Amino acid sequence: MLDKSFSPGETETSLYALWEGCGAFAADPSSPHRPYTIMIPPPNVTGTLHVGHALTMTLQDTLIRWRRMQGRDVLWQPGTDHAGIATQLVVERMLQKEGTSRQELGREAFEKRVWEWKAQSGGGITTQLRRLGSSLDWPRERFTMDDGLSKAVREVFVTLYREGLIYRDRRLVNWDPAFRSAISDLEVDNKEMRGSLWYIRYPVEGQPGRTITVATTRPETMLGDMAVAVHPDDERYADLVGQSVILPLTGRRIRIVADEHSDPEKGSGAVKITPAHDFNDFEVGRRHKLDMPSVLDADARITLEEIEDELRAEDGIADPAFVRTLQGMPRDEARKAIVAELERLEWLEKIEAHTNQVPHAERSGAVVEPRLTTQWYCDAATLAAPAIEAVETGRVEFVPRQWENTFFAWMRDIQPWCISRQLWWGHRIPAWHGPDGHVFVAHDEADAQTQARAHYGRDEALTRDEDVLDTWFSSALWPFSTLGWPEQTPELARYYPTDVLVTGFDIIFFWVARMMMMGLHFMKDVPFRKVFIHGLVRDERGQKMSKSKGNGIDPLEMIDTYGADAMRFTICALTGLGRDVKLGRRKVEEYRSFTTKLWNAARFCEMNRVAPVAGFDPATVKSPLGRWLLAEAGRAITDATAALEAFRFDEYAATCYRFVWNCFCDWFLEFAKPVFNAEGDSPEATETRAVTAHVLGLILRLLQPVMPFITDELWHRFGYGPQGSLMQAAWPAPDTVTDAAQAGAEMEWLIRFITEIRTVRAEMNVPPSRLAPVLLRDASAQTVARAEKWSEAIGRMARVSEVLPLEGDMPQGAAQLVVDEATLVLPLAGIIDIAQERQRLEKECGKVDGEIAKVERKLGNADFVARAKPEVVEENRERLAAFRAERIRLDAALARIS
RNA sequence: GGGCGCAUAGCUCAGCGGUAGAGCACUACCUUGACAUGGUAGGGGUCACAGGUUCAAUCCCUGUUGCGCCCA
Repeated sequence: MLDKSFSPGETETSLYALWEGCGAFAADPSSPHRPYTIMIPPPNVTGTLHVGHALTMTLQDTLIRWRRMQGRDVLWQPGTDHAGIATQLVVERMLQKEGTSRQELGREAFEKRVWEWKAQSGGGITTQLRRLGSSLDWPRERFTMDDGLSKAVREVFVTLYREGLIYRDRRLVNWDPAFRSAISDLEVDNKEMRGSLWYIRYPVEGQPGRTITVATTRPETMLGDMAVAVHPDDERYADLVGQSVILPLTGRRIRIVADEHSDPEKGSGAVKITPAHDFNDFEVGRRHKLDMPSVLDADARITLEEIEDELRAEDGIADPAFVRTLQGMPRDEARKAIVAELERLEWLEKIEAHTNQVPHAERSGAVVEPRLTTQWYCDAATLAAPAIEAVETGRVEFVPRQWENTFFAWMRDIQPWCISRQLWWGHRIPAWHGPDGHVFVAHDEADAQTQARAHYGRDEALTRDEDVLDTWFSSALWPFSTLGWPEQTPELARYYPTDVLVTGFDIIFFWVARMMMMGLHFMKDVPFRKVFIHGLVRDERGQKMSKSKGNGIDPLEMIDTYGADAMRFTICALTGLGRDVKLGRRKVEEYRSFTTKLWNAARFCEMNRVAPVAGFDPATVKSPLGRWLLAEAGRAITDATAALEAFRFDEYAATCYRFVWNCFCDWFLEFAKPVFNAEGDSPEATETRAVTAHVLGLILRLLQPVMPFITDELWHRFGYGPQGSLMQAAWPAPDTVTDAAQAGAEMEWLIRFITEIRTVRAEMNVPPSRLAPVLLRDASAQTVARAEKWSEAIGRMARVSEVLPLEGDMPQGAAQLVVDEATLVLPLAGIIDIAQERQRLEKECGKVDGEIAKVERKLGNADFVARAKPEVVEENRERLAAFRAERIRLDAALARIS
């Protein structure tokens, strides 16, 4: 006997252990079945399960479990990524507590410590994914720093280098001064900040008293100014172009150049050009062949190293002593000091309030400092071209489609990808430097030595490049590196390209696009055929969830409280195409009641000796009730399958919900009660039990992908199969039902019959305890027969004492209602008020009149009749006839009580 | 500034050329033997606004407004 309610906590852990233990999640490369593959977006190894993971993993697991039931050989490959910066920070923090640092430890020992940390506490998220029920193929779990994946990284790097698609370049890079590393432009957030615009006068050389005013948001960088730019068409400054100014503070002579970059409308129309510290200025500097001294170091502190020699004293303009006091000063302090000095020297004209976009490092939050450094770059534009084409030609399809625009917009204007990071944790760049700075890119040191020998004609000491690769570089290889590439494994041949990638739009650029570039380049095929982009999880009010707002939801706590099935079902129910998922505790609680409903329905079945019948053939079912249920189940199966095929998780959930609750529970089980309760085992009862068992089995199979725990529990408790077998059961197909239309007509009539009586009783405030007979007037023989046949259900469900044809006169004090051709008379003398009943009937008449008028107007329109589709015209004629007939019966009913 | 999305019941959303729907919330009634995490019934919507196309527009087109996101 099933317990009174389902206890997820007790069942989930043991069921999952059983599934995993018996290898139920395993892909089988030798299987004769068609593969179906999803690559997990590898979570960060330092991460813990948050609600975003819960969303994406639930959707993926639902697809995977559904396809597995369809008989596909599914591979859902798990893993984590090494998260360069995040992981390094975690371990550095540990070291700090121990009173040491990575610098003290040295690189090798540090890396060892990171691996130790990973072994002990990394990848906790994989345990949490199990709590969610994710049917991942765990023995195939991968980590981006694994030997195999690292080999793939080296192979890709060396190949791209040899093809000229990876190169070193000295140019401006987004520098994170907190991490002291380069970051990619994708890792930069521009935030609008309230700041100031400083207007500074620069004295023109050789024209005493004449100055040109530049406006700048970053006065501290002026130590590195190499020019002043004005717009070529700006007449105000035309005569100054080609002249020089004396740069205040340093005394440097810099030219005034004409360049389109300068916007005459903004500020004073003249801008200072600091090529080493601003992306636009860098371009101006290139155009005008300016020197590019850096005045800020890796910590974004002032450094005078590159300008020290040229400092000169200029009376009232420049004082090297002052400039030297700035050495080592953080940029914000330097700004204050410089502004104060300019003010003192009276070169500061004015300060305006100004809002501008300030680049922040996404990860550390520090203000990004453009810095001139040598980094490794990947020629993304070349790699992007085939990826763009793959989407244009439909070889890769985004769902929903509009994300393709986002993808195109970024890909068509893609910038070189800075792939080197000044970190210790990650794939170390396979490049060695000779004593003269010559670079040898090789698979390993021996290979590099060989190259060096060939290059120098003798052995030379080589030093390995210090930098590591951007974590996304290894993630980009994930769809094939995890399958064994560069080895040609059976898995690689079988599971690449994968079927679908499921992820959020926030990593289309970071990951999706890069996987496509690398996959197309190295595998000569797309990494996935479809990209399903889901929304973001927000709170119930649509706010982004965040730690600082405290409006987040902990999926593990939800699972503890309501069960993984409820959590998963909620997520599916709320995941519509192209919409964010507004999730709250109340929603999960709400859908938890659906799991309870299912449990109780099953429990009711169990109490009524419903058990699966071997060899049951739905085609043999005779009762209209059974045939109707089978037909409804078939519709649910068709709808659920179509919904999953279209990634309509909300439709899939709603279809299951409606069928289970509003069809199976609300009507079918109620109608089955008299059959179950009858004495002895009539053939009808036997058949009904068999149909019930069959349909309950269908329900469990339909729901397995989204609610794997409770369905498995019921599946084996009912004896449909052993524990753990449900996920391998066949995805249901609609059964062939004989005369489904006829069975449907009967059951729909019955439902309407009961509902009408209930409605009238409720409207007339008849207490449920008061039973009343129903008298049928003008009823067809079929109606009388049906009413007779279903009298028990009608009696119980509509609080009716008996149903019989009206003989003789209309009773006093009766309510009347029209169901099809028949008028139902409910004698309720003493309970109902005739005046109220008249009012009710008149209201009904009013409603029907309204409908009649609408349809008549339509049919009276010659254009409509002539131009509308014939079936629409016909449909409206039928509706009109039905309304008119109903109206006549209502009139008759009114006449009888007046 | 460019692009994308959204606007339907109090809330969250579905629908999509012809009859406006669900869940929750609300109101009333019901502890009837699966389920009060339940049952039954009910109220509640000029489908953002303005034009256009059409026999017919919540749905298609154009514009406006408001909100959200992405890019510069």
